[in-house]
Amino acid sequence: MIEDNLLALDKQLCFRIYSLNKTMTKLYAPLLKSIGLTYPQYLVMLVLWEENNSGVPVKHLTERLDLDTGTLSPLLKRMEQAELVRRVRSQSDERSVTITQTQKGEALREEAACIPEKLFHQTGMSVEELSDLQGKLDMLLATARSKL
Amino acid sequence: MIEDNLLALDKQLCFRIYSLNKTMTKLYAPLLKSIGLTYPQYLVMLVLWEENNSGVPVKHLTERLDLDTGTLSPLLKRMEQAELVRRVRSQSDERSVTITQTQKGEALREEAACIPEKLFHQTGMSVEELSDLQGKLDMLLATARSKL
DNA sequence: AAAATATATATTGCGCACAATATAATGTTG
DNA sequence: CAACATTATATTGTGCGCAATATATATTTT
Repeated sequence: MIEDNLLALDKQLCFRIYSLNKTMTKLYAPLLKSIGLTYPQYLVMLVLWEENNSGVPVKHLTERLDLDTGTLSPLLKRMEQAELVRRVRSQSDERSVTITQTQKGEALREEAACIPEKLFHQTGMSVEELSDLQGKLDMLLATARSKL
Repeated sequence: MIEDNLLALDKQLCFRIYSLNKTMTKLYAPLLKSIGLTYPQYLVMLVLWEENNSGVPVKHLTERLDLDTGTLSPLLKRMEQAELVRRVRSQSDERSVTITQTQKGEALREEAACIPEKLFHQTGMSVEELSDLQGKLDMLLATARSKL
């Protein structure tokens, strides 16, 4: 019969991921705006909240978030301006800059604690469905990264 | 036992989608660069190639791609500069601008024809797995949009 | 038909995201 | 130890992506 048009927009997996990413970010927006964060800034805080030790080097953030310094350098400066983090050059290695959260940053954690659950409800998915989807996306992500 | 930390980065569905979107776009980059397109520009061309009639209004592109004019206006001007599209104000409705592809734009279609298959191979997924994932993402996308 | 409303696009301003490049500090090697 | 290579971060330039606003045209209401 008729050969499918592989260039059709609706057949493209990547367009779905692209659209979904934008839509999910918009779902976060009002919640994050109320605590003064953008989505990428929220990701930085997630790392800092999770590793509540004596700060992490910028290098660690680039690896954890898969962002380069061209993105993170100005982003972290804005977060410093907002008094959410401190940036201190390491003494042991003067090339490295250590990012620590301020008290204000720590305090945000409690205000953000409700966000994951709110987002989960908005997906309309069960815990099992979510877990299954996460697994599939993880596999795809690993495969895609291996092709870079 | 121990309560799970819902703020953990690795538990976040949205972070996977965010990372996957960036990674997939990077997979496209070399292919698209060789034909002089960015990913969003490629999406515009997909719509024009698919609806190979007498052009589409900007409004149609905003709906099809879920992008606003703040994104599309300058993007379409760059594509006009690159001689991929023409922008002509409609005679019947002077508010509307019709976007048509140039010959150069049409010619790109053949060069882009191989891209979907190349990307598919890089996912490492079977047709069934792909179709299943697309369905799940479509459902999530529909649910998420309904909450906006 | 004049006034009010709605529609289609453009512009401004800001924050990513990343390639390419620069700079300074550290490590390594002959 | 001096030359070379590596590492960590910063900077520059370009292109999205979107909220907010502006502008011009069309439609509806009175």
